Amino acid sequence: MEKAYHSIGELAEATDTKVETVRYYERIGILPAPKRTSGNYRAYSDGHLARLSFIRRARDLGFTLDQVRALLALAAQKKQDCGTVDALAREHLADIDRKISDLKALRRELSGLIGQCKQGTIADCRILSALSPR
Amino acid sequence: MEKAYHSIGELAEATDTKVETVRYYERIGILPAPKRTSGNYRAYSDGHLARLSFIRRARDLGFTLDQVRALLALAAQKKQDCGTVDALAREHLADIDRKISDLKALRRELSGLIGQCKQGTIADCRILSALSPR
DNA sequence: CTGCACCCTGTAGTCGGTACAGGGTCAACA
DNA sequence: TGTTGACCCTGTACCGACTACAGGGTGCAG
Repeated sequence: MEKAYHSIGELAEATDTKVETVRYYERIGILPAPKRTSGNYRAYSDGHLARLSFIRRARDLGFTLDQVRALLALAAQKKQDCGTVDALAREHLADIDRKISDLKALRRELSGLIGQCKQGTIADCRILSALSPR
Repeated sequence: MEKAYHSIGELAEATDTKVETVRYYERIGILPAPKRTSGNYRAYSDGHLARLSFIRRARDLGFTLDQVRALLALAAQKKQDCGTVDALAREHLADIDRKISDLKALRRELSGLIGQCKQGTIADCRILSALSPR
């Protein structure tokens, strides 16, 4: 058997989360409030640990907290088909693709500017003039 | 000759910025406060327009407002060499490269998950189990 | 029994804006 | 002349997703 309860610090360490963030998740209602010890310390169950792990992993994958809420709600309804989950993930993938191509365009533009000014003065710096109004 | 003064709306439209954002830039001190008309409307010079254009273009390139402040300060000192500007831009480029590779890793991970659940139920959805604690 | 790590609540700050509310100004048109 | 409607003003609160205190309480080891 595993340990019955975890302190907030243990939960935070196990999920690579700051203690303040765990409390924040409780405040916004995405992680249920746990029982308290006699000294008013939060006492988390393994269920809390699992839920927080899920949240953090989804956040790492770039889902917003609202999307995580949606995923958690879906996960709770075991009968439903997982097409909805798949759609959510696909939508998110499209977002990622957009971000990647935006960043690549940006990268091209910026790297074109770099290395053009060698020993010049600000007065004729190409980077600054590229930023100036045309 | 160009028009002597511009209203905040004109400035905003010319630089593809919201009016509120222009006022915000004034509040945080990145765009100097302009003169006022008799009716207390802001009256911007071409210098303001140029500075706002610079700010917006740098923001579009992904520089933070602090970096923009630094660039503006450098641009104001015409004697200095532009190695500093170049370094700032290179640093920013490295940030972008990091973001791109992070997003690519994410993309690989997420796209590996998609399409694995066909007509299944939530109970054995691979996306949800991939998100669950291991 | 003292020191220290940990926990508690509550509030404010971060970044880069955005969204009102509740008013004032100005030009055109009837 | 009156009135509509577009624009402008200030001030404040809000967004997401945390983070950082301040000012205190708890628990355990030496």
